[in-house]
Parts: sequence; structure tokens; C-alpha cells
Amino acid sequence: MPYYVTTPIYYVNAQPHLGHAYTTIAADVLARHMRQRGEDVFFLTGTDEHGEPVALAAEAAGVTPRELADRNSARFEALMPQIESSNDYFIRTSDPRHVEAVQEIMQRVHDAGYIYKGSYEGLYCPSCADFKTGQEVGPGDTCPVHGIDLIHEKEENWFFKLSAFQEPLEKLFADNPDFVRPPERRNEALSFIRSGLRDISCSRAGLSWGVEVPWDPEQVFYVWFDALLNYVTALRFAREGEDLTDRYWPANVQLVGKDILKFHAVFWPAILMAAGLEVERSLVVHGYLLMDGEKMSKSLGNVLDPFEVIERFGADALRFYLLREVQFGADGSVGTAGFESRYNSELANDYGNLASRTIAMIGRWRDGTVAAVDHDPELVKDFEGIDVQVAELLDRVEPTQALEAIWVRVRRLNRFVEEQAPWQIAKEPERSAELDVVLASLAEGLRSVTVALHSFMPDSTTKVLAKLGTPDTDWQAAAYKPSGDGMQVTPIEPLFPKP
RNA sequence: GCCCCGGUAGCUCAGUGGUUAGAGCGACGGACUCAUAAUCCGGACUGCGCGGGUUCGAAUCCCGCCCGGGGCACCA
Repeated sequence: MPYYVTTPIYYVNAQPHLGHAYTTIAADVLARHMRQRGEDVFFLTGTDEHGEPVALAAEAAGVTPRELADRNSARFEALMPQIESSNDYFIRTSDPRHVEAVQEIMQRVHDAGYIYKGSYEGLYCPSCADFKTGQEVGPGDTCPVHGIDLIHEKEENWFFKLSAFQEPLEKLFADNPDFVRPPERRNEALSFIRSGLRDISCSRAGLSWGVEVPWDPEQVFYVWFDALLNYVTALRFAREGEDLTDRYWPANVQLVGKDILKFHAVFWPAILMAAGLEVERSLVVHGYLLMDGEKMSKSLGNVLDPFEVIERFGADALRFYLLREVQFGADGSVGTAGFESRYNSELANDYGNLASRTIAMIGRWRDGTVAAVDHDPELVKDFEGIDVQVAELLDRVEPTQALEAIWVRVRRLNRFVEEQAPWQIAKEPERSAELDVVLASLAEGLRSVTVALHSFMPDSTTKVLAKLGTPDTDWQAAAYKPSGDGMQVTPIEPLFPKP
């Protein structure tokens, strides 16, 4: 089955930070997991490059918008391998192929009668050459960029008939209870729709850094229309000479942060309907990462620096930490203290040390060979359904709960070692068969949790599986097999060394 | 103002009508030695924001209130 997962495209005016890494990592876990299950996966991320802020920043830096976009987009593209993102493509909205596709699709929306000329009225900054709204308006109706007074002005714009989609959207939400998750975000979007949809302007005059409106070269599309369409345009050109649209659209899961809920839960499906395209299957909204309960901000200097964490502890540890610490969907606190605590107690002590002790015991008493025997029935029972359970949780995009389900088994394995005390059995040669069962059960349990963890920590788990002599990461391999076919293990270095 | 979500052990949270309300972390005590001084066990922390109500029975349902967070349109 095709499985298409997307992240938002990141606005090039900002530096890559933890929030970008978080969304991308979550999407990557889903993509890798679905690949383990043999699905036909396409995972998209990229950068959003048009719009006034970029044009202004470029002007301030004395470069062209394209030069600025090239430079900053490259930073995001460089982030991907650092966080072990396995995205299949990285789209840039300044790509001429994207621009062309946006024009084609919006022309269709226009021809279908969903676009009309209207006038946009609001507070205008002559220096920015753009209208200011909401938080963009400084105290006393001034421009926060230039500090000058804004003037009330009208501009001729093209408008998108969002109001025409009031009922279709309500029906979409009614027919698909899981269209937006978690439910509180669904409520939020739905109440927005029910409060009455107004038409929105979809073009801007006097700005050149954008996608030109094909029937009116004096205007460019409002950046959201250009940006949202990336999810479908990318499929047209991501693979040379092949159009992947029919294969992957509609997307199975579109991950977004809660700040852009409205655009993805309301505007986006309306645009798709207007263009005669299918609507995305589901939108999954995550929360903010907070630092000690405060919203992250550079000025507060409380940012957990993802690059520093990766440098010192590896990308696997960052991936694990972010999805483990914060209930996916809710806001949650992250910080260096919390990171170190989980790194030490869970990655190093619980899991890393489990791998060390398991492999060491098999080496010491069995010369690295795991006997092909039936496993401990109680352990077998406790591992029953681990594969099904984790797969279901990830289907529901509950990575935090999936990790918890796996961790219950990791702890179970450490308890099993203490209960069985193999070092005692090893002292009594007549209990040799017992020792075989204990070690084989343990090795199988370690192998099972490791396969289950593979999408979260691709690097570390690959190492462990290699040392166990069982490199298979297909999802069937996540199931605990109650009778072993024997493994050959080799010594392993500490997976998550303590500083 | 209207709407949504939350308020459970020192901390982070699970638990949506029914045995003595749970987990992880932290702290304390103990066991063990295969392992990255790792692991395991134990009791304790006697806690469901407040006030009513429904019920044989409520953390769990209803009403009101208090506190915290979020949303209420064109900020990418």
C-alpha cells in the first residue's frame, strides 16, 4: 500500500531549530516504520521560500531573494541527514517546476469559478509595500519593521471563495472523525468552520518574490496558497520523468504544529476541493516543545540545542528523547536535565546495558552461540502482541505510547535476568539446558524490542541487530518468536556511553 | 465575552462508573554481580482542584465555581 507522509515546509527566514527537528523526526519515525511493514512509502519535507519576509530580509542583506533562499534552504537540507531523516525528497517552493504546477492548479481553481476580483482593505505600510494584520500591527497602528504610521488603504486582489466550502468542510469533518487529530484540535478547526467562513484574498500586488498569478502578471499568489500546494506539486517532479501524484496522493498523514492548524485543516482542504483534487486523509497536529514550561525563545537562552545534543550523544538519543519525553500532540517541556536523565536511565541503563549484559553472558558461557530451544513461557507471554500493539499505536500516530509499550518489555527483560539469575545457573553444570533457555529467551527479547525500536533509533538498533547476527528489520521480525533458531552473537561496545 | 483542553503521589503523567487508584523519575532501605557502579526487590510519599447532584457504587456522569493553557481568519 502507498503511504505518503509530509512535514510542513519550513520557512527559510528562520534558522533550523529544535521545533523543525521535532516535526521531521516524528514524520521520519512513521516513514521508517511503514517501510519496515513493507509499505510503499513517500516522505516529503522541504522549504517554503516566497513571501514578503524573505524579500525584506534579502534586501536588508543586500542579496537577491533567490540568493537568500538558496543559502537558507541549504541549511534546512543539511539538517535532514543530521537528524537521520529519511525523506524521499526535499521540495523547494522556488523550484520552477513547483511554480509552474501552482500556476496550473490555481488556474483550474480560477476556471472552476472559485476566484474573483475584490478589494482588500486594511492597514498598509508603504515601505514594506504590504498590508499588516493582527500581530503585525505595532502600537498605535505603526509598522513594526519600519516604525512608521500605517495607512488605511484598499488594494485590488484576487479572492478565493472559501465561503463556498462551509458545508463541504463540515461534511468532511462529520464523515471523517479522525480527519484532524488529536480531538481538541479537531474541535478547534471545526468551531472555526462553524463560526462562518469568509472569503480570503489569495494574491498580493506589489510583491515580486512569489508565484505570478497566471491571468494577472501584476500579482503573485499569497504565500500560503503557494506553500500548501507543495504537498501535491512535489509528487509531479520528485522522481525524474515520473509523476507520482496518482500513486501517493492523497497523503495518509500530514504532520503539522498547532500554529498552522487552520491553514491545513480548513484552507488546504478547501483549496484541494476547489481544484478538484482529493483531500488529505488525515492531519496530525503536535504541540510545542517548552523549555522548563516556557515557550522556547532565543532571547531567553533556554533552547535545547539539537546540534549540541547530536554532537555529544548522537541523533538516535535526540530522536528517542523528543518522542519519549513529550506526549505527542500535547505541549511538553524539554531540557538538558530531562535529556540527561532519560539518556542515562533509559538509553544507557535500561536498554544499552541490557544489550551489553545479554551479549556478554552469551559470550561468556556459550561462546557467543544461542541455542535453538523453546523459550521461557512467561517471557513469551509478556511479549505477546508487541508487534501488533506498536504497529497500531503508530497507525494512530501515537509515538510516545508506542515507545512506552516497547519500554515495558525492555524493563521486563532486565527483570527476567534478575529472576533467572543466569550467573547462578552457570555455576551448576547439570542445569545447562536451563541456562540455554534463559539466554535464548533473553536474546530473542532483545532482538524483538530492537526491531520495534528501529524506526526511532535507526543507527543504534542496526548495530545491536548486527551484533546479534540478525539484521532483519522487517516488521514481522518485531514479533517475539517463542522458539529460537539459534543466533551467533559478537561482543558489543556500550551503545550509549555515559559522559 | 464565547468556545475547547487540562487540574490524580515531591516531579512527569496513565487511568472515563465497580475489587485495597497505577507507572516512570526522585528519595529511603535491601538484594545481587552477567552488565555501561549497571540491574532487581520493598514499603513510603496515604493523592483524584472546590462545592453540589445522579447512582447500590464516581477520579470516571451532570450542574456551578476556582486555577492553568489554547482558539475566536488572511503572522510562513
